[in-house]
Order: sequence, then structure tokens, then C-alpha cells
Amino acid sequence: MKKLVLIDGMASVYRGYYAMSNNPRINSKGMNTSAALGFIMGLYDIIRSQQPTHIGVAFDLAKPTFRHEMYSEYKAHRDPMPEEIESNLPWICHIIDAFRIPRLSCEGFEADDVIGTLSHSAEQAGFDRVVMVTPDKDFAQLVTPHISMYRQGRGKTPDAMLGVDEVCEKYNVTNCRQIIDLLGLWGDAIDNIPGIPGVGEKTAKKLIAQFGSIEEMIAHSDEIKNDRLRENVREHAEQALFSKQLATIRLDAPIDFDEEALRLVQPDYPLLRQICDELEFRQFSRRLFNDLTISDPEAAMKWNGQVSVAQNPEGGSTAVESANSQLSIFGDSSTTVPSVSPTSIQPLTPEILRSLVSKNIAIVTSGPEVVLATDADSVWSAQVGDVDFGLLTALMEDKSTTKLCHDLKTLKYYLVELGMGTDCPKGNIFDIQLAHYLLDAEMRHTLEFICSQNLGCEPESPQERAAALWQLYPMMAAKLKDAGQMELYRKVELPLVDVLMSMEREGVRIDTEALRAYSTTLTDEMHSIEQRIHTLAGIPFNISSPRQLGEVLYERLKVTDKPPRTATKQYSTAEDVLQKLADRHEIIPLILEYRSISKLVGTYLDSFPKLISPVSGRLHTVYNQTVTATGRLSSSNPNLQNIPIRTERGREIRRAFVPADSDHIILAADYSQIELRIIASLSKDRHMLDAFARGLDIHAATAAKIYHLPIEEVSKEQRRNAKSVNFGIVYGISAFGLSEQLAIPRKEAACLIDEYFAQYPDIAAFIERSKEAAHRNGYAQTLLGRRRYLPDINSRNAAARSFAERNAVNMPIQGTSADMIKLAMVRIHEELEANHLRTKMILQVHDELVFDLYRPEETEVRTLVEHHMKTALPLDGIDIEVGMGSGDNWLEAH
DNA sequence: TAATGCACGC
DNA sequence: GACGTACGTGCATTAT
Repeated sequence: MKKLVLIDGMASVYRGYYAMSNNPRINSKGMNTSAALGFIMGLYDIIRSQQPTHIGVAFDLAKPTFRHEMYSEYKAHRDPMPEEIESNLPWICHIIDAFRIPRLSCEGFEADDVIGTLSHSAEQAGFDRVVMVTPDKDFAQLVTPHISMYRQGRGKTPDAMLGVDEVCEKYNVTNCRQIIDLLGLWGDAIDNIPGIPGVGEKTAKKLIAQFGSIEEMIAHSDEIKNDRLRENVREHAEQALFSKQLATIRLDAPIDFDEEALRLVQPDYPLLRQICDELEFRQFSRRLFNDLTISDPEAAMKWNGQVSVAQNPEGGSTAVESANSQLSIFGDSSTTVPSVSPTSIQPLTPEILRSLVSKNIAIVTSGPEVVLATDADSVWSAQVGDVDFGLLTALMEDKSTTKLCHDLKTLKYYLVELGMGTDCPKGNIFDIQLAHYLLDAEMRHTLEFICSQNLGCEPESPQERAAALWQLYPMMAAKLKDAGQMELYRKVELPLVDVLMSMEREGVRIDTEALRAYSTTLTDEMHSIEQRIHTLAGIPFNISSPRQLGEVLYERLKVTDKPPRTATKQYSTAEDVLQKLADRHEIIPLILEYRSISKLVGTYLDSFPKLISPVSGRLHTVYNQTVTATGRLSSSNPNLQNIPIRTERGREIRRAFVPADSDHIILAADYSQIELRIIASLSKDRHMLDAFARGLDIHAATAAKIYHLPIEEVSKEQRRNAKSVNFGIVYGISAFGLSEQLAIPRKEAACLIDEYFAQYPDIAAFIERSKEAAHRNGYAQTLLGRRRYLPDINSRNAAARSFAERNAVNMPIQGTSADMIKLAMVRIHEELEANHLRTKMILQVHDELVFDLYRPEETEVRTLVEHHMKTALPLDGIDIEVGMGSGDNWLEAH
């Protein structure tokens, strides 16, 4: 196995720097060392996670003629190099040298070209895998799993950060060269490069697409109708070509492929230590040493003395226990500060694996590393390739033992990757993350956070994480029990993990042709609207830019003398704002139309085809079980819970959600008015219960009540208003919110609400009870005991308090509905499996379940689904109704 | 990269 | 009159 990792050094420096710069590292000499620390951690992570046999860093500083002026010359039009980075560059050269990694460069070529050329050569030289770490956004996200590590603890990562292995699986390829081929990133393929001043990224892409290439665009620039654009393109033609040149990965750099020079060798540890000392990288130094202890005890023995001194100048740290050559790390720290450090970490040998039979185990996986622990002090770890698979599987399949983990679904994916069944691990499973979510949903649920909250310190290695799981287990279990949430955990959240994993793996089939065709239609429509808008405005501008749009509307066209502003004092161009101004200028309806179309094209039509897995041919979402405050699921990458339905145009997208094959159809089952039914049940309001019992149109019935009319005389508008009030009750919006929603004066909105409560006194009482309970308990809860803490409920700040009060009302409603559908999903999934049915549950959209229904099973599945949805969580005093539909796609199933 | 504004769902 | 106006995710723009 020969595996080459090629890193774009400058890109890694930048990434490292930005990752660190939120909390910059200043050493005692006043030097900002963020860039060097980010770089060294990134480099080390790459080596650890990728386990390459060969490695190289393409680093422009290695060029003999490199001067900073050159750098600024070719980067100036993007961003100048921050001083903190610049001052770190010499150190970064030292770091690369200390790792004994060759610095690669080629006069006249970009680092990317060097990487591109060498990866090409490596493939020809018979390498099994080449991994490239480069700055291109699409590209780097695909090949740099370490980025997500950099960003830990700094909020959510906005984009999917995939590891190489995931990508290879997703795209059914074996190396990165194939990924690049697939994405069309080689050579001339990149033609959509921005960097034309005054044109804007999006417009540039559009123009280039229109002409075919940058060169063609410049050659035929007289065909550009818009004066300003044409001028800019001509004026900046040179720069446009330069941008393209920079972004094109070339394969013809005249550089020799010296396989031996690229071979990964042991770093120069004394030099590394010296650098870490000098720059004061204590934690990193400690981590390096810790990892070294695990992987190479002999080298660690030689090295540990020095490291102990480095991290603990007072001395006293004992790194080696002679007895049975056990290595104890950070020996004395546990007595002085809270610690998750296990006292014993040993290699996970087959003998050990055999001895773990029938023991309870905590499992942590981290890249190639597998760590098992039987208690907080007994930890074993190994590289996954070295673990005896049969023995590990036997442990995981043992139904009689307890398994501790953090984020079970991810662990299960890992085990499946290793070749185990989707039902692993078996036994009594405790997922610290799920437990923590139930205890306080609005907290963060990373293991680091849970540890710092409960243990007073954060684990820094996978070994420590495994140990920490054992310390957290009794605490979390006791808290769950105290909160009366054990049942919710055991019966709902835990079994739901399997269901979600199954849904995610199954995916949904997409008619990509339909999407593409529709995208073309809408894009054309959008262009024509764009033209009309520009004509009406008198100047071309970017309609997608709220700022430019605001200037056009409020300064140029002066559609109103009181321009609405956002919270940050910008001109607001939000939908509801423009809606109110719609009759002031004919441009406004066009803008709204443009917006909605561009949303459809950008978020759905053009994105989904890119996300379809070449392996399965399906679209796979990820369901997040520990995100929402109310207990709902969320869906991401892509979000399949916000597929349009409200407008005619948007709804069409659902036509592209199709069954697996002609033997299947799509079945959609949704709860009818579930949240209002929950209110009716919880409040026992006789009028509402009665309306439901009689099967009335609930919004019309509400309108009849508040307008004092017979139900058949209710007008469309009255029904719409009543619906909004019902909606407002469910979501806990205020009179202000309702008036905004309906575009009516606040007084009228208040009247509607008053009349609503007069007609439904039990609901008013229910709302009061909910608030009172929250004031008393400090939290709101659902039927099944899911909680939401409301610390502001007794706040003196009226706004904060009312916000908490609305949540106190909303949480039991929305949360109970979440409880109900989760429970139904578990039951349905179990029964589909037990009966060996081929029908698969594929989507959940809060109150709706979607199935890929095997036609011969239609009757049975319809009965089964309806039954479980209705009976999962019976409501007192009211029947639950489920609407079902089927068809050749999701649109027809409604 | 981070913040902002916007828009889609329930 | 000020305040803030459900729960999410993702895209494009803009500033840095």
C-alpha cells in the first residue's frame, strides 16, 4: 500500500491561522503564534488520520526566488497576508523540516500545479492512493478531514466536511485523482473563476457560462448588452485571465517525482520539541507525546523526559511506571486538577480483546484509532487496521453487556464501515450525547462540552474520551432517572437511532432529469425577470444583493419616504416589507418573483443533482437528533424537511422525488392538525374537542366562533385570519406577530386574540396553566417528559420573560407532537422489519412520514402505518387522524 | 471565515 | 413607546 499526501502549505497556514485566530495564541514574547500552531496541528492531524506512506508540502516559500513582494503581487487582488501569518513563515519552514517532510516547489508554478503534477506522477508510479490538501473550496472540503477538527468548539461547521474515505465511498472512487476528474477540476475545466472587478462573482459565472469560457467572453465582449458590464469585462480582461490561470490546476510543472524523497520518516523529535518549547506549544507538545506513547512506546521512553520538562517545569511528572512497562501519562496532574486521564493505556491486542468478553465497554473511535475502556482507568487502544476484526465484532455483538458511547449513530456508521451489521453495537447501550440532549436540549452536546460541564476538564485524546465516558455514565444515568426521562430515552430516542440510520442509508431516489429540465425553465424565466427589473430600475444591479437592492429601491426609485430598516440599520428588503410596498412600484412584484425563483434554483434544483451519491444513485440526508430545543428532528446536507409545497412553482420540485423503481410507489402519511389536537386534548376545551369530533374544518370552525357566524357563512378571509390565530397559538406568537402575519393593525390583531380566548376559555386557561407550571418548575415539558428549560421565565426583562412564556406554551405542543411521531417511527420501523417487508421509510417532515412502498404490500403497509401513527401516543379525549396518499412521486402522493 | 439578510418547511 | 416577535437549514452577498 503506497499512499501519498500532498499538502498546499500556504493554504494550510491560512486555514490553521483562521482556525486559531478567534482565540489567538500570543506567547510570552508577545508573538502571535496562531499560524504556526494551526499549521503544526493540521499537519500532525493529516499524518495521523491519513497514515500516508509518502508525504510532501508544496510551499512557495521554498522557491529560491520567493520574495514577499511576489506573494503580494499575485495575491494582492484577493487579500494581503496578515502580519501575524507573515511573521510565522520562518517557523513554519522549521516545522516542515522538523517533520522531515520535503518542501516542494517549482519556479513559475503555483503550489496547486505542483500538487496536481505530482499526484498525476504518483498515480503513474503505481501509488494506491493520492490525497491532496488544497485551498480550493469545493476541493479542500472533499479532501481535508482535518478542517473540521480545527473548527471544533467554534460553533457549527457551515458546510459538510467530508473525510476522504466518505468521499471515495460517496463517489464510488478509490483515489482523489478520480474525485477531481469527477468534479471536473483538472486543467481547463475551471472556467467559472470570479475576479473581474465590477462584475461580481455570480454575474461573471453567468457570463462565462453564456460564452463558454473566459477567453470567448473577452473575445466577444461586444455582445454583452449591458454597458457597465461590457466596460468592466474589457477593462479587466487581463486580470480575468490571470484569475483563471491562478485557479487552474496544471499538470505540466517540470518537477521530478522522487518517490524516496517523499517517503514518510520519523520526525526529528528533539527539533520538534525545541520548536514547541520556543513557541510555547505546551498542549500540542503534550498531545504529540501522548500519541507517541501509544504508537511507539520505545520512542516515547526516549522522549518523555524531555516532554515532561517542557510541559511541567516544576518537574515531578512520572511518565513511566516500570512494573509491567505500563505507560502512565500526566502522572501527577490528576491530583491537582480535575482530570479524565486514565491511569493505564495499553495496546489493544487480540489477547486483550479476548479478555474483554462479557465486560462492559466504552467505545471511542477517532479516525483510524479505536479505543475501548472497561472503566475510567482501564483503556486500550489501537489503529483500526491492527484490530482483530472477528474479536471486536464478537464484543460488539454481545447482547449481555453495556456499551457506552457518545453519538451512537456516528459510531454505528463507523462499525458498518468496518464490516459489522447495522444492528451493532448490541446490548444495553448508553449514548452520552442523547442523554445530555434529553437533560437540556439547548446546551451543546459535544463530548468536550459535556466533560467540561460535568468533570471540570476536557479530554484531549481519544483515550481520555473513553475514560471520560465511564465517569459521565453514572452521572448522566442518574440525572435521566431523576428527571423521569429514562423511559423517553429507552423507548423513544435510543431506538430511533436505528430508524434514522436506516432512513439515511436508504436515501430517496431523485429524477435528476426532471430537476434539470425544470431548472432550465426557471432559469430562463429568472433571466427575463432580471432584464425587466434592470430596465425598470434604469441600471443593472445584483438583485440577490439586499444592499444593492435596498439602494435601488429606496434611494434611486424612492418607493417610500420611510425606508424600512433591519435590526442592523440596513435597508430591509424582506418579503413582508416588500409585500406592503407592492403597489408603490411595478418593480416590486418582479423582485419578489425573482427572489422566489432564485431560491428554488439555488437551494433545490441545482444543488440536489450534485448531492446524489454515485454509489446508491440516491439523495441521502442526515437527521440530527440532538439539535432542536423542542425535540423535533432536523435534517441537513441536504435539508429534506424544507422542500417547497406552498406555491405552485415550488411544489413542482416534489415531482422529482420518485420511488425506487416501477414496483414501488411513494406513500405519504401525515398527521392531520396534530398540534391543534394536542392543544384540544391538553386544554380539554369542549368547543375545540367538539369541532374535531364532528370532523369540521377546524379553521373555519374557529372563524365561525370568533366572528359569531354560522360556519357556512365564513368568508375566505375570515378563515385565513382564524387559521393564523390558530397558528399563532401553536407557535406562541404575540399580538404584534399576528398583526405582522396578517398585515392588520395591532389593535385588530389583539381583538382577534381576545375574542379567540373568549370563545375558547379552556385554551386560555391551558395557556395560563402552562406559564404557571413553567414559572414554578423553571421548565416546560411534553407528555413524555421531554423538557425545555426556560431560565428567563422569571426575568425582570419583560421581553425576555414573554419570550420564555411563549415557549412555555409552545414546547408542550410542538414537543409532544415530536414525541408522538418519533414513537410512531420506531414502531413502524420495527414492524416493517419484523414482517420482512420491502417497503422503506425514507423521510420525516415533522408531522409527515414518507415511504418507498413496495406495491404488493400496499394494503398491509397502509394499515400498519396508519395504525401506529394513530396509536403511538394516544391523546386524551380526541382521536388522531392520519391522511394518506400515494402516487408515482411525492407531489402526487399528497 | 464570519456576519448578515433572506426564504423554504412545519 | 420600546421591545421583540416559534423551530430549523441553506444560499448569496459582503466585509474582514
